[in-house]
Amino acid sequence: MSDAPQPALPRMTRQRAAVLVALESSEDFLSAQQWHESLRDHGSAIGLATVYRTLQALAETGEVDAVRDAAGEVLYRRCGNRTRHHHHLRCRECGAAVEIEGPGVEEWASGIGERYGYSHVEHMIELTGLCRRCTTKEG
Amino acid sequence: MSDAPQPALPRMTRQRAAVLVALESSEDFLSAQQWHESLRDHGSAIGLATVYRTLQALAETGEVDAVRDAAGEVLYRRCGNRTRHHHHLRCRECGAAVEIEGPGVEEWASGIGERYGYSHVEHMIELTGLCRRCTTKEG
DNA sequence: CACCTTTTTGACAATGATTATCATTTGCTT
DNA sequence: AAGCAAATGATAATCATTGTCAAAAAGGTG
Ligand SMILES: [Zn+2]
Ligand SMILES: [Zn+2]
Ligand SMILES: [Zn+2]
Ligand SMILES: [Zn+2]
Repeated sequence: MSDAPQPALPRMTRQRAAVLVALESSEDFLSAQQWHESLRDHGSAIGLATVYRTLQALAETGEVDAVRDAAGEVLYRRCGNRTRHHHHLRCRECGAAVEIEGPGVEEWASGIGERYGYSHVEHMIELTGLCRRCTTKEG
Repeated sequence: MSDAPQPALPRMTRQRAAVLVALESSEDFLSAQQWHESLRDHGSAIGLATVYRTLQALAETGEVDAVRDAAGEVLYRRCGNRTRHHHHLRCRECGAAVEIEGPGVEEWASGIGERYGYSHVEHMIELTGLCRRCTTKEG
């Protein structure tokens, strides 16, 4: 019984299983196109549109986290903490990321909303930097 | 002496002056295309590419703030506080926004970097909600 | 002002990530 | 096995943003 992760999608297909396996294999944030390339490189025949659709569906169910890089492209990676709301500290160079929880920021964010009379306040917080490895390689 | 704001660009042109005036006329975050439309509507003959270039140049000098909305489009508005680093609380409906300073968040963000061994850490924090007016209109 | 050099403009084409189409295939239930 | 709804994928379409480049304008100089 090779453990194929449980999806949150109506039907399991060869393609979806492949995406789920791929997601398990890396801790990095990659774009839909990069995931597609990776899947192809590892022998999975799968269409680009399917990769886009699957990642988006998984993002909606919370199985994967989606962020936007500086260029505006959307990056995905499996979520390592679906129980609590969190943010990320991602490496601009290689995509490696860690999930961070900040009770303080959450309170700060919601507090700001009330102060200015805004309702339904949401926040978008993403930290980027160079991970230890990439810091060593570069300057 | 109609006060035309001082640019941070090599040469002052009719188009740039028009963009600067337009920026002064609204507190809302609008996309390059929306600014272009607004300029045209107010009688300024100006090319779309020029609006893009001008807003980008102004964003680099810090004269305008640029953020990305949920759809990934870039929105601009004149910066009301060029002296200090800040973030925004923007209305998802109409673009109205206020600038917010948070010494607390800044420290939190930089602290996270050290904790996980990331260097050159940068942060992206944007709050969105519904302003008082839009909250009244909608639900 | 007339001239010169550099920057800017803008109509238009090109880019590129993402989305829409839609005929074909497939998962799953009966 | 049959039937139906969901999923796939090759392809075209979308659309914000960027690139091109000849023509126009800015600013300095004498
Ligand atoms: Zn997560
Ligand atoms: Zn790295
Ligand atoms: Zn500002
Ligand atoms: Zn509003």
